Amino acid sequence: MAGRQARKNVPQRASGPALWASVGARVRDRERKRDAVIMTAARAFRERGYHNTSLDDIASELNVTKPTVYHYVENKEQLLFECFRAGLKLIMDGIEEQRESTTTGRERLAAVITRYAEAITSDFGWCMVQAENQDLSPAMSRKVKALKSEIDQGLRSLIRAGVSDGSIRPCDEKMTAFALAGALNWIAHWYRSDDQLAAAEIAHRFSELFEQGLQPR
Amino acid sequence: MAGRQARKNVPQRASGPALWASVGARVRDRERKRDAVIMTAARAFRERGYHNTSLDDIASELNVTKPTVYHYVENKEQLLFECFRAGLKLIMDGIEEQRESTTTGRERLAAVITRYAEAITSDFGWCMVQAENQDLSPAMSRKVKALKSEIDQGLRSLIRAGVSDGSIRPCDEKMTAFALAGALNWIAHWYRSDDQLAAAEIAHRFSELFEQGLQPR
DNA sequence: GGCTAAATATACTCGCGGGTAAATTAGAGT
DNA sequence: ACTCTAATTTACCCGCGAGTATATTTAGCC
Repeated sequence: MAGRQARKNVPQRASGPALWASVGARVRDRERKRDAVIMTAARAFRERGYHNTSLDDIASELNVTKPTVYHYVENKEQLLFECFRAGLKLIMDGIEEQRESTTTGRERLAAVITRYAEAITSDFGWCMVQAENQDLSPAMSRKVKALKSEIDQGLRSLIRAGVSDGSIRPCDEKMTAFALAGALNWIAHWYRSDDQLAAAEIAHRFSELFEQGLQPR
Repeated sequence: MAGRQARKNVPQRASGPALWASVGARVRDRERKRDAVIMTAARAFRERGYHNTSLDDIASELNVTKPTVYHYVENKEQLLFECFRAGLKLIMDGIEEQRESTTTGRERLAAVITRYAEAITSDFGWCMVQAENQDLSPAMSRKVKALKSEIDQGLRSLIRAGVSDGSIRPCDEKMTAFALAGALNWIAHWYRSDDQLAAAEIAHRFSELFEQGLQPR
């Protein structure tokens, strides 16, 4: 009962719209709370790991009790899945964003790398990387795998595009995508938010490395 | 089921039944049995994940009961640590091996990459990558971190060596090591032993990618 | 054949944590 | 004022799995 923050201030309109406004407000409120649950879970998972985070932990961080959490999300696995999905979206958005771009494949790839790195350094990004199959039921595991492969496909098609416009030299598209994704995903393992190195800076150096290679030119 | 090639010192041939199957055939070699416990654990961890593997599981795969497992290893965390350590050793051996080599830094790096990839595709390699801090007590976590950083240091010094002998162009040594380790460690996430692609082949393509870069020369 | 120590098994404890049933409160609509 | 629903809580259940106390078997030895 104590410090729940933020009592909503519902716009009290008169007449017709009023009903919709308030219903709408309630729906929005619910969504906001659900989001808060998911965000809190993501942070907790990242800080202590999925298996070391109990739903009681998450609830108490929200100043709430466990059944309340269950009111917003079916179960723990689903909660992880939502975090995963949010992380995935961050990355996919970055990829989509480059779909309309008219620059070279290599340049688009560099832009995606930047967004990718930014995503990975977030709590959701961590969840997206770590949501390993081990933690999920077979059904969910399949879903996650399918979604993850969208990223892979996105990277590969960028590479293909670069090869055909001549900005990337012909290469094993699959291995290149794996190496890139690996280097980027791995950021989640070592990055600390208090790190002096910003995500964009990391991305920049990665891009340079992957573009130029180690051998002197 | 063991197509895996053996590296020195490291226990090969995981197998449970054979050692214990028939009472009469029991070998009384404590070390061997302990190794079998560790190898079986490593395989189980890799297949189902650390948290989804109970000590009863491991015991029964060995045709043995839980207390027997405890007779060879202090507790579950220690078991994971042993697996981690075995994986780490595979990699460190690869690095040590190049210490005496007289070739260029870049060539030595390529050799290390090959051994690294081979290590990572093994059960122990998987454990070494996945033994995330989340799963360990603070004390053990520190130990793991310290040991892992040896790999990082090894990679960095190889890179430094390459830069000073001119076989690698000047670069951000830290980020390069991170990118490399990331790409390599990530193999554990996607590699399936029935994969047509051998570890050495993966390593070869990675080396080429990192050496040449994506930009056409 | 009997002694000892190591190896293994039987049969537990116990707490944590996911999940739930049922009661309670808040709040909008009438 | 009354109702009906959504939101939240209190107070549980229950199974799993780490870890253990204790008994039993085995192997080596004299």
